[in-house]
Amino acid sequence: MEHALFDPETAKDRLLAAAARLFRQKGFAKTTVRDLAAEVGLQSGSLFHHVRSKDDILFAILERVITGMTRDLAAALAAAPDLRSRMRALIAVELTYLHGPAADATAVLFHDWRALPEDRQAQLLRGRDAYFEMWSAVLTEARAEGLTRVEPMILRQFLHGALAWTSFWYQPAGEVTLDKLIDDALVMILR
Amino acid sequence: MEHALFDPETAKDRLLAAAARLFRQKGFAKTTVRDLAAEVGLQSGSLFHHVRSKDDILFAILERVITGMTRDLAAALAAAPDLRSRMRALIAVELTYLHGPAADATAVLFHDWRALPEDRQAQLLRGRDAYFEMWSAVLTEARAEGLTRVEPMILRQFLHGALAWTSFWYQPAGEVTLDKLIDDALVMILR
DNA sequence: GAGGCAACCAAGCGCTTGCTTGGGTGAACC
DNA sequence: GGTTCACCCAAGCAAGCGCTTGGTTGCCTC
Repeated sequence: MEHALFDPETAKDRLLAAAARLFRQKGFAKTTVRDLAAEVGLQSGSLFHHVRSKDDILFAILERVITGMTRDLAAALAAAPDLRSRMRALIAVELTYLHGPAADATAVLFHDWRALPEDRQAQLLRGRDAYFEMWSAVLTEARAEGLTRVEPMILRQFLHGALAWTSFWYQPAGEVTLDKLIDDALVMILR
Repeated sequence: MEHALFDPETAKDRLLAAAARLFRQKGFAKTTVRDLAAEVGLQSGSLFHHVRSKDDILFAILERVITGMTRDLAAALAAAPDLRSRMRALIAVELTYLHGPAADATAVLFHDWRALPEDRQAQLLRGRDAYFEMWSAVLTEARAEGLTRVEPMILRQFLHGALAWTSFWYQPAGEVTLDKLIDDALVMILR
């Protein structure tokens, strides 16, 4: 279900993975190309043999997260037997990305996407349309069936914010399992 | 109930208000001291007559938001007649700060606090303790009374994330009133 | 009306930033 | 075995950054 976003076999992907890690730790602005180069064992100038600009690195990371999440959510929804399972899938995919192997890249998507120039922000947003469309469809059905009480558009934003925020406080190694966290989020929005 | 965070009579407060506006628009890192100076009609060097450093500006803004929110929430809780009103107060204070006159400064607090050096981050976090303590007390009571189903600590984080995220999508001038938004958030967490 | 001081300007310093340049090296290919 | 090409280094450039400096202005005070 969940493929790794970066292939450790290729040099460029190793660069992207390291960049995601640093961007998450220090933020995009505070991470210099010299930091990145040191992390992968290169001179700072050598990065630009693999990549056109620092912005390009950020963009490539975010693009992979978006396409990955969209693909995985579509698969999870198709495999879900009933409505409640589909609602759980919305939450599970997002939290799995936020706290699984793709945690660094996903956190960067949620908290540093404003660092991109505006035209590239718009490009990414277009890529997210399909993803949010799936959310809206499930939540609209859920309200029609009486499973939730809040308007789908508003509930989608509330829930998305609640899940995104977990990257600031939730620790996968702690007491609360990821499964429990998913269930708690589901319980919160069910009437 | 809600005092203005910045006094337009004093030059320093006008600087802070303008800074909050720019920081929110472009982010702290992308806002230069020359941008700030132009916004208030000064030369860039003249800013440092009012302020020790660019970091100081950010810190001063965030500090005011924190003390203001803590004060207003305490007052709102004291005035609330019952438990449900206290729960609504938690949400109302946060959304009012996020979308009222203090919207710029509050958005900066929620989305750019990581731009500060770590020791000053810690200083701010200590200032937030009292605020979150009030949240925990209300949500713990709510669960004991059977009004909610999720553990107080987890629910607090979920709700805080959901509300913080509204600054990315909610438009106070649009169809949905702030009162309805508050009610929707309350409905979401009530069983 | 002299002294003091808050507020500001004009100029620029020192540093860091993202990125470029010219050249070197080893493996692959014909 | 000569050529090509992906990959990388060493060095540094141009621009933008936060911030400092020395000096001017005008108001307030006694």
